[in-house]
Amino acid sequence: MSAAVKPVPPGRPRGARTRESILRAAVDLASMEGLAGLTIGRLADELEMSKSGLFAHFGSKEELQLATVEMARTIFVEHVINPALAAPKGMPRLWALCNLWLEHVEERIFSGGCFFTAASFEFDSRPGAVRDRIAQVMRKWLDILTRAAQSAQEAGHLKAAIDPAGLAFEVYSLAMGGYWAKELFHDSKATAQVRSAILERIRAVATKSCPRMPPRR
Amino acid sequence: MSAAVKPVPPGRPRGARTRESILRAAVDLASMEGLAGLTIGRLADELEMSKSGLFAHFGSKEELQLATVEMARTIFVEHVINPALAAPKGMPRLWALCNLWLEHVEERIFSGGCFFTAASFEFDSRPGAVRDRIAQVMRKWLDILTRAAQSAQEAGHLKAAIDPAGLAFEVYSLAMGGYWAKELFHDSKATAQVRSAILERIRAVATKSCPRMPPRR
DNA sequence: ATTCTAATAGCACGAACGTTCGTTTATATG
DNA sequence: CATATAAACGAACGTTCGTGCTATTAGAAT
Repeated sequence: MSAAVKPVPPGRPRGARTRESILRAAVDLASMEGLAGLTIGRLADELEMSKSGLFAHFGSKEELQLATVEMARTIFVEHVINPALAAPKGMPRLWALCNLWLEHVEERIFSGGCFFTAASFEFDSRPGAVRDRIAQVMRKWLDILTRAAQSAQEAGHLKAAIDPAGLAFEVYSLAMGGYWAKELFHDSKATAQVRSAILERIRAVATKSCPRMPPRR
Repeated sequence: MSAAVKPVPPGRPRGARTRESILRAAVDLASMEGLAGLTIGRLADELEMSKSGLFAHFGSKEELQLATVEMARTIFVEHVINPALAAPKGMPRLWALCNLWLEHVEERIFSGGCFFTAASFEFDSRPGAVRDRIAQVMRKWLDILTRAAQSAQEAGHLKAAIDPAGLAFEVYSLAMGGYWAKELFHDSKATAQVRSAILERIRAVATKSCPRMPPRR
């Protein structure tokens, strides 16, 4: 275990590079041991640097947690949101969002599964800036799903009787359930099963003019 | 805050009563601050008793956590499982299980929402006895839902093409999603909305001979 | 090569952590 | 009433927590 500060490719001020290394490790640790359980000493050990040296980058634990959330968000955008924007608007994009979300869980982009789902449940009863930011990011994520469903409706892919926000919520609930089962029961088939369930649900509310959506894996 | 050891009705050895008081407080605290974040000193403060006196009841923190899980399970059985067994077998019972699960979240039977859902996500990457027990309890809960769906199929309430385990998983995922949204977004309508979503899903897979299921609230 | 500044380390702090120990206070038994 | 047992306490252990303060280093600029 424990690989000294990863030499993030140079090009920027030295401090910024270390900071990024710290945050990448923080996201990883937090996704496994929880964002609240994340400890400065533990993190410093992992990076083979001093507690005080690490601490100086953030000034307080809450700032470290907030910065960790931002880094997690960046990673999430990079691995899920942006690739999904490559899919054509409408239903295919909604499907791509679900599919890529499941893939990011399967491929353990975050070592502990899904950073934000875990953080949501950890902080939902802990008032403060961290909680607020997590809620904000999740709200945005649901909005993105909802907008995809709305586009699908405008494009005539989605039956007019269906509520886009409701559909977004339902598919994401299924995805979370798959993550839950996979991690808790060590059930490697769980995500594949919810992939089918989501696809089935989407097909049930799709019109005939909805383009065919291949299961990406 | 902080009410001295609640005088759990007498009739049993003194120690057992204190132990129960401790565990009821522990479940409450853990459902808000997390089962891992649960602290002996904090818990002792809440109960206005000494750390050492409290500690003596369990011998180790892990034992305290395990005992807390058992207490949470007892409360869950009392408020969700047992009342649901009053519903007739088959689809009505599956619906009662979902409905009562949502009610136990709405009525904050656990101050922090749903003890087991939160604990699941908290411990899924933390090997050990606590994790194993949580997984066991959750497996059992899914089995109960699945058996209800099977009974529904045998009674002819559920279409033969539907996989009972899959249906059980889907409705519980929706329920968890409702809990997630309610707590994270402070959205008091969330559970009512998933109640409808679940009912709709159930109706979509029910046969014509399935008894009518009134929304319980 | 020297200077300046930003980044890191070292050390110390008070508080809280889980845990142990010896003692005191209740309760139940003779 | 005396005594045995169970339950709770108070103090202290060694460790780790988050956070300061000061010194030392390393990279960039001159």
